Amino acid sequence: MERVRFAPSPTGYLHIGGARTALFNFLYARQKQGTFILRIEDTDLQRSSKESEEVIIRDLQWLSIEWDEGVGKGGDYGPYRSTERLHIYKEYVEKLLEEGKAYYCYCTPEELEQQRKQLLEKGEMPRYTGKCREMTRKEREALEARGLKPVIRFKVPQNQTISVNDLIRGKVEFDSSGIGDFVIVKSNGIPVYNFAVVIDDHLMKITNVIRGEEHLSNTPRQILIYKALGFELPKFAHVPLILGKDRTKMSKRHGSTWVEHYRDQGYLPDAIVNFLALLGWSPEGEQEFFTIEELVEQFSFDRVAKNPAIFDIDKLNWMNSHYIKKSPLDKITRLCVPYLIDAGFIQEDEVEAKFEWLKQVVETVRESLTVLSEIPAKTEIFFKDKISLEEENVHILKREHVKELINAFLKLLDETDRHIDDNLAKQIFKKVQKTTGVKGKNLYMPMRIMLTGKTHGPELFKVCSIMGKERLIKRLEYVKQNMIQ
RNA sequence: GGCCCCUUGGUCAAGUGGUUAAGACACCGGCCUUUCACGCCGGUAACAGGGGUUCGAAUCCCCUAGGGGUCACCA
Repeated sequence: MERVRFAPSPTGYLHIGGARTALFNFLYARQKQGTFILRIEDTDLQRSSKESEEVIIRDLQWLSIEWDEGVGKGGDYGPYRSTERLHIYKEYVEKLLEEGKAYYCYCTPEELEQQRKQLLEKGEMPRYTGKCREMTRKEREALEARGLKPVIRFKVPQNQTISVNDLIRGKVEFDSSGIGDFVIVKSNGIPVYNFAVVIDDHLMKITNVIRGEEHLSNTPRQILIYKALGFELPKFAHVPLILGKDRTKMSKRHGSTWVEHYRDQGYLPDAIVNFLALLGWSPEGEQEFFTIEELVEQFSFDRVAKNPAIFDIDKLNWMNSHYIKKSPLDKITRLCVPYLIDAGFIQEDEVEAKFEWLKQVVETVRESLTVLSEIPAKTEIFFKDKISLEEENVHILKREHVKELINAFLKLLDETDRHIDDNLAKQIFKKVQKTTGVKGKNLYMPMRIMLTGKTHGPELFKVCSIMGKERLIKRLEYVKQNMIQ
């Protein structure tokens, strides 16, 4: 039985790279019919927050990356939050201490900093020199009496070759001599991530550790702990990083690194999942669009790239607009509603009554959308009586025949008592053409500008049928009164 | 700086010793169209450099260069 996990620390929102890591874990678990676990690594008391944890959970759910076990779900290997597992870590720390594989260290941050500087001056690399390594009990008691709170360090065995067998990179070797005795328990008694993950992964029977490449360099430290404790090693798979435009690890500096941001902008979860899956992984065929089920079926570590990928917003945009065009109209309309409410175009309580009409509105503009949040700007004309006219178009309305067009339209509108649909709109335009003798661009452009204020937009007949007779008249009257003389 | 990873067009990428080096996004051009968008058709554009191995290297080996990651009482 394969068991994998996503173990974020709740110190920020769900990162786009984290989302992909979670996705790969999820895909692998589903494919192998294994278990996907969500565990929260909140050992950093200062930076961790409940709010952050909630957002991570919400966004994973939003993306349909569902876990089988862990926070919010329970399971037989809990608790699933590090801070609730402190008593568990303690047991293993004591074992290490007893066996002489770890020791207390009383060096203060100031001392460490000084030491660091000295080493740097001598041209050596900064690392812990092992000052407290062989401390006697008496010395410890003396320090303790002075009120010093120790950290616990792991005694790194020297001259050992540690090899990581990575599913994506193959065999990667490290020399333990390059690693100083590192802290496993902080002076506040809380273990450090590098130690806690090992205990957690072992106890939760994780079979495959799938995580970002930034953890590769820390893996030998963890392996040392696995060995010291006599634990069996899981398989490792380090997926390449997602880089920003400047080719450095995607971070706050790149602006939108949080899933939440994309959610707010109106990217569809399906599009994000599809896009993320293709960043670092590629299918065997030429298929571009995948449902999550197809991804589950086709995913494989063999086809995960070793090299980092740059986050390409253009491609995400393209993919998102594809999903907007291809998803059921009903669904897209529902998703657009919040943006329309936010813009003040419509009230929450009138949505149901106007839903069929809203669908028409959405249908006419969806092809031109990249993200859902663009919907108010694209549909403004259907919700407002007054138009804002783009300055560069004013001159078109000054032309001689424009007044004639308005009058002809108004007259025809006045004479119809039928509901205006696409067809009727077309007929009206034809009649206007006949009575005024104006046709082609000279007819459509001024009309478009008068009705929408812009030179581009959806098909005019559609615009008319969606606006309806009343609003059309208002609009034309307004233009007649204010825009032309 | 030590250690580790990586290197095919602007970007994502296929490719596992013999290919005209795919495909997609972006970009450019054309068609469609009352406008924009969509859609369709076409185009520009790549194996980081240098040595080997081989009849033959994008593919294997070495070196150089470049990029990234990591070396915390962060994760």
